[in-house]
Amino acid sequence: MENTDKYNKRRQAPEPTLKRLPGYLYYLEQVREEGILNISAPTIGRELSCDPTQVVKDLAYTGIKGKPRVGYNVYELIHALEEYIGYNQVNEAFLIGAGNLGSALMAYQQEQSLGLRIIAAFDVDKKKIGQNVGGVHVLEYSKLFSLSGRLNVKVGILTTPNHVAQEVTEDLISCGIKAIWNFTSANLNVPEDIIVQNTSIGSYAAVLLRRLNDAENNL
Amino acid sequence: MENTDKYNKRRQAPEPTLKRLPGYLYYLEQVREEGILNISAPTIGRELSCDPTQVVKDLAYTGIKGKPRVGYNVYELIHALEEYIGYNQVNEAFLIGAGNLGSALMAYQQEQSLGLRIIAAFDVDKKKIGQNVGGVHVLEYSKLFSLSGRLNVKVGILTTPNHVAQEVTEDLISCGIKAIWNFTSANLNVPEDIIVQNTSIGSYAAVLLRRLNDAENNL
DNA sequence: ATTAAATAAAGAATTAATTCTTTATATTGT
DNA sequence: ACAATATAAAGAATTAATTCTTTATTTAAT
Repeated sequence: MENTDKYNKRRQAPEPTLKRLPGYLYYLEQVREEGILNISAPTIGRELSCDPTQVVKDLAYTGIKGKPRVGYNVYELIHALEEYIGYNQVNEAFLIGAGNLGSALMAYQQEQSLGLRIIAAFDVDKKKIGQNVGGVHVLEYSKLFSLSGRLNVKVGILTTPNHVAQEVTEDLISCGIKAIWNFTSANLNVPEDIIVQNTSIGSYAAVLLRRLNDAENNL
Repeated sequence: MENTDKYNKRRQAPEPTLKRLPGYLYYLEQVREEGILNISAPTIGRELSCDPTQVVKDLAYTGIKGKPRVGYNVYELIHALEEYIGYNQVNEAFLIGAGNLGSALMAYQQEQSLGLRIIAAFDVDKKKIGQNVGGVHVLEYSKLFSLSGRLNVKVGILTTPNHVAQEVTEDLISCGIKAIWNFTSANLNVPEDIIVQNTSIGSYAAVLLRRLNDAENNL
């Protein structure tokens, strides 16, 4: 069988590249504020301590063109990055589990744009229901089903306890959710067409702790 | 020059491996609660939807041995993972920036062990100073210097606004901090011997959003 | 005891990601 | 205009990570 990828001019960006894009964006916004109009990949690389050719390759995925001897137009580049990531379209999300982490995300989105607009949060805890966190109302969990019928929300943010993660995931999928941002430690079982983005804070802590240990022992 | 790595029996685990370890641990704790004594890599792989040989290779870094036809002893495996990651030693940490994310981390550590004990938080905001979040006292930022002199804290958690991240980083280093868990979008400039673990929530959102876009367009 | 089956462990092959090299091009200075 | 230079872009080489293959070992069944 033919591989269609070969014939698509622009291939899907690899995950490491996608993860770096918000970093470029943050830096470029600073650069723009300084009134700088053009910036080169070597300069970006120097500032962000990464390889300049990697910068070029990463930015190429957005479709933007740079000019030799000049670099990239800062405005165009910011716009291309926002467009490519999906920041300048409205990405509505439901959040399930209004605990510490969930509340932090709701409050967080007010200051730092994550490219998502959490339009409602759900919980089963009576004490949390009715609260307003970062402008987001916390609703009774069962309301998820009726509300999702009227809206067309594609992203679900999962900040529940681990033991209900799979159950909630299935509910979300039945409500038409296409992508799940999973902050639990549970391994979610989903159909092929559902996107799961696992974001376990604990994983990073583990890397940090082990590296610290390595440093203390080896070197 | 000789490469000493070749002569070290156990090499440093790669980052993808380290990130998977907490996932194994979480699953194994569930298995233990069910009273299961032994578990094989193929079973773990099936449950966690990953390759069984990868499971074997990941677990091998902890130094534990499995038996053919039987698998691993669940207790030993859990212990080895905790030991290897560094969970069963006290890893004290300072947290700088008691905003939404910082507060969430403080509250979070009470329930989910991240392997770190945040022993004090610091902020410059008068409204936050004096508060107690998740059992952690929020102190005036300048107290960081005197307190670090008496204690031997090696980990700093950075949840400040982006624009003060570099400045705070330098303060932390001058206080003897060896590893920084950076939740800001800033690129931290540090000496070689300082470990920086960047954990940008926004990076994950970017991956999720782009994948959702890919799914809507391509397929 | 002997054989069969499951599985860990070690190694090879593959794939993905990064870094290095070359080429082409646009800009600046002469 | 012409030469020199910086840089993007494309491609090659390298490195890292994953997946596949083989081997050896342990248990259970005959």
